[in-house]
Amino acid sequence: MSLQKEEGLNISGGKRGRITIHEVAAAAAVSISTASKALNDTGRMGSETRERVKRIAAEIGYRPNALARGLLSKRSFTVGLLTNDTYGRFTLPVMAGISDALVDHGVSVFLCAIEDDPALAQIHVDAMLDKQVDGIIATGKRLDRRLPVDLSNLHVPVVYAFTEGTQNSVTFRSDDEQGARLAVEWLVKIGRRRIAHITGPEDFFSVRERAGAYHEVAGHREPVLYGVWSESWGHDAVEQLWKRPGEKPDALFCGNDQIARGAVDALRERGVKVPQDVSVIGFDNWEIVAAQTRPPLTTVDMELKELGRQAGLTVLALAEGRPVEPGVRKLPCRLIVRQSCGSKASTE
Amino acid sequence: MSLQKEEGLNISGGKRGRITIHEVAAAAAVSISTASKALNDTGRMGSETRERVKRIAAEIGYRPNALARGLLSKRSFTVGLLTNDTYGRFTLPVMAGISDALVDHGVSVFLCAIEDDPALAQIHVDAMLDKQVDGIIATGKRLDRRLPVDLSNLHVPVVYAFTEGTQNSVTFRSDDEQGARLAVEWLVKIGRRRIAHITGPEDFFSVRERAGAYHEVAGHREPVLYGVWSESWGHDAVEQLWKRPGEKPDALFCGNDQIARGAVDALRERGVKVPQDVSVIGFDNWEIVAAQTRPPLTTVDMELKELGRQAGLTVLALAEGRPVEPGVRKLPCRLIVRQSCGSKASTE
DNA sequence: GTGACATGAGAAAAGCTTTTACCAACTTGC
DNA sequence: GCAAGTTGGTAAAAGCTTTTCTCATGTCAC
Repeated sequence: MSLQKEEGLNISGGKRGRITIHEVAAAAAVSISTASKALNDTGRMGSETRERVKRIAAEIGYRPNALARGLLSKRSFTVGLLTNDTYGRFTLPVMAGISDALVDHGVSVFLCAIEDDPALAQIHVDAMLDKQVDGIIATGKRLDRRLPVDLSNLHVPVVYAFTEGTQNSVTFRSDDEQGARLAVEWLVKIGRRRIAHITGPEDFFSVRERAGAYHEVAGHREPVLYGVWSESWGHDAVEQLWKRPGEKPDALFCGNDQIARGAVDALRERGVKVPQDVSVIGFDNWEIVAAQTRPPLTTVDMELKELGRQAGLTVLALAEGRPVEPGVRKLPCRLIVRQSCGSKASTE
Repeated sequence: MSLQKEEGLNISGGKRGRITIHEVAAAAAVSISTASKALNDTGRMGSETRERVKRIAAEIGYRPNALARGLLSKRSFTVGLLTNDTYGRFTLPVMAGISDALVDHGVSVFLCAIEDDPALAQIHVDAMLDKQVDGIIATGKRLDRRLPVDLSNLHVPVVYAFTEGTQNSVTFRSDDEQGARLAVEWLVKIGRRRIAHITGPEDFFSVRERAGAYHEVAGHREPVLYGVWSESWGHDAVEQLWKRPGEKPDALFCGNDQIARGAVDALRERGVKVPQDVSVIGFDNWEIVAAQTRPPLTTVDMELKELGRQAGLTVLALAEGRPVEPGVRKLPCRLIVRQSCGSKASTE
């Protein structure tokens, strides 16, 4: 036996294909326009008629065809999410936030993963435009890089989230400076004084921002170690720090959770106790890394879901013609306290 | 200054809104039907006319409105991907495969993350049906669980990928038995004899399948340790094994990469060398875990991207009315060799 | 009883594309 | 010279919904 589209019983029982407003009108013995107005709560008609049409529509399971509706209203109730973040580390929470914010408005999301491939990106953008998306949200894995496609002169609104936008666009990003301050202030608050900073490549804007905030709060007593975003770098950096003569740091502020994890592992191997001897704090709150580290990492969450939510609401506002101030919106980070720092009590 | 939809210069320069086939027809001084036939390579007309229309259409940047097209053709060139895997561990590769397979056919993908919430799932399904999706692909995080929504009597084709399907449906899944066999046979091949199996909860179908294959290949000399899908369980399991009196295993086949990572860490802490003393092999090839473990994990890849690709092509075939045999299709896994097992040479 | 007005409902157009049916002009064959 | 066929193109319908305009009926005031 083989499967074809039309197989299986047709619940709605109507003639082949979907059930349209024609069926509703016929079943209620009214005209199509009356049926439409009844269902949309527009126009004038007897409330008895309106209720009857609604009831019958519900009974026979009528659902309006969004294509036809979109053709007329110029709204497809669809937005596109363009991303070059293949791991989904950043895209997934952003996507969850967008979807969460828009599902109530009947908006669905096309996810288009372009892997830094301009041609692929263009294909996806064209496909989305053909499908009359109400707007596009561009997201990436880096605040200071553009997607490999120009979205600046589309005739649909574009919102940037966690990627660099264009002049006069709306961009949402995390406030890395504030996040870093949150982390370092926490370390200070629990009594740490010799706080080192192990982080990613210096050419990342967010790395420089975080390092700047670190210096502001912690001063310049300990060095900043720039490297790459990997566990092994965190591991190596600890080796470097502990091989140096003189006093060792009593806290590590790491540029992301992977680095933090590598650092924690290196400390354990050296017999340095976390958090008793050294507090370690990460960045990103990537659950799979942060929560599985022993001890689980205290870290900074960039609130990407909230970021996605706001990006979604903004693109919706623009699609509906509501005015939105252009500019870069920095969203605050949040400190997630787990066990890798100890607390004021436990370090005294 | 505030942004509204219509701002920015309109490149196409036409009157407000998109440029339609009317504009093409007018610019080429032909009727609309002629323009349509020219662009679609249908109907009869002079090749000179056809070329001229095509050229002009390209010049003024005409792109057909997919909504109007879909209204007529009953094809929206859109499919929905429904998932309850919030981490994206399984969904992302599947999504990448689907997108990869379908982008060439002009098909875009709605991603709908429902978090085991039946109401949310229903909302998303309804929204997709309203938008006339050509088909739905259901995917999850577990082979032996259903999504919390009934997709069996929709009038669009449904394909299941990495989640349990319904009677008479098409389901794609990884061949975990073959994957497990691949892993254990590799351990045997490099000379290991005392192979233990540390894995997840026994109520997972795939856990039982993998354990079955393990027993077939390795015999019953070493125990199977069932637990949970976490690093700490991998860690604890090694403790258990090494605390027992008698000979220790010389290889660990772990139910996933997280468990394997926990096991590797525990072995290192005990001073047991990986891979010299003990070979460790994981499952999943979750890069972020497997590649960052020290040493990087040899593991089994479930080829989820390929799975997604096939699911995408299948739902497309069904949407086009091509016949497809129902049933469960098991796709082979692939062994990814890194450094956690050593090789025949290095263990002799 | 009639002009003004409110009410309830339907006809038709619009939105954009594709497809079918058709028409006019031209060619061919005898 | 004319029936038959070919060629190049157009008009119109269909697909589904919403919106505007129109119409018929009933009510009210005077």
